Amino acid sequence: MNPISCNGAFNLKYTVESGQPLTFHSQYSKRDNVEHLEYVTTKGKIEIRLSNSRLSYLSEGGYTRRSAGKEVMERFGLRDDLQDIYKRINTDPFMAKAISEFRGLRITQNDPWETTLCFIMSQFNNIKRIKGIIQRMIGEFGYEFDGIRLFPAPEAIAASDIARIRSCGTGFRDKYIRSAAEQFAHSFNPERLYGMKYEAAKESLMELDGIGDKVADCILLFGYGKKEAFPIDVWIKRVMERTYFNGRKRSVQKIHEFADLRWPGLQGYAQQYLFHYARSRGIK
DNA sequence: ACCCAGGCGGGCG
DNA sequence: CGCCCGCATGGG
Repeated sequence: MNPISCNGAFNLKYTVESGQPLTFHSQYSKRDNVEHLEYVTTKGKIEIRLSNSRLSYLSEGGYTRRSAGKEVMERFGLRDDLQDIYKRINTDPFMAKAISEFRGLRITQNDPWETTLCFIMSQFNNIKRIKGIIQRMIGEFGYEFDGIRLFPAPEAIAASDIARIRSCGTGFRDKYIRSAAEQFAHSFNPERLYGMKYEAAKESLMELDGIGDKVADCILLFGYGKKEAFPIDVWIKRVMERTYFNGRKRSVQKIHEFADLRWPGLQGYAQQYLFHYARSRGIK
């Protein structure tokens, strides 16, 4: 195993069980105080080990030791300075509790296409079921390489008929998935969004069929590392109204405006801590 | 048997 | 613009 270091606290369990894209195609286990994770990407397979705060990795498939190290650093946001982030988002007692409860939770940075597929799947769905669908899509459309079934490329799904996509259990999302796959394979250039500002990149994503305000923010946050993105789902809407608006209903637009003012540049980190805190407490 | 889950698009007033 | 509705599927 190759050692790797990170900038401050890192809690693998919170990060992996948090419903970020990694959740949908990785396997986490812990025994004898050793944590273990493996996942497939569009290039190969990565294994992570965490023991006594020592992090290490192994890779198979199309990775070199060096490129796998880069994959792990970037995937788990290990360059993010969590101490500084906590200082900047810790604006009130509620956030303070959320941070103290989930210290070490990091925002992962995933492949844009992989993130798009996972979050189109998330609409009107639940995390457990999303995971099953993604596993089946890897089985059905994943490319076999070195004995590893890799995460499906958009081309493989773009070339499929709708019924085969639906056979993975996607339900009504089948048409959105194929449409997005076609665009990623042909017309839509995902690389272009890295260099774009948050607002423009969001507009561009929302032109795709099946991608609205929330899914676009998820793709920008988890796929492009744009930390200004603040995905507003039912949990965030409820906890924000309850915590910052005296329990009164607010439009998604108003909530965005509030988050932008309160946690400028780090809305996404604030969102993750609020989200997991709200869910763990069952705040409704 | 029910109920609901990390939304979205389309139709309506 | 804001609201309301239907939508596939399967686990609790």
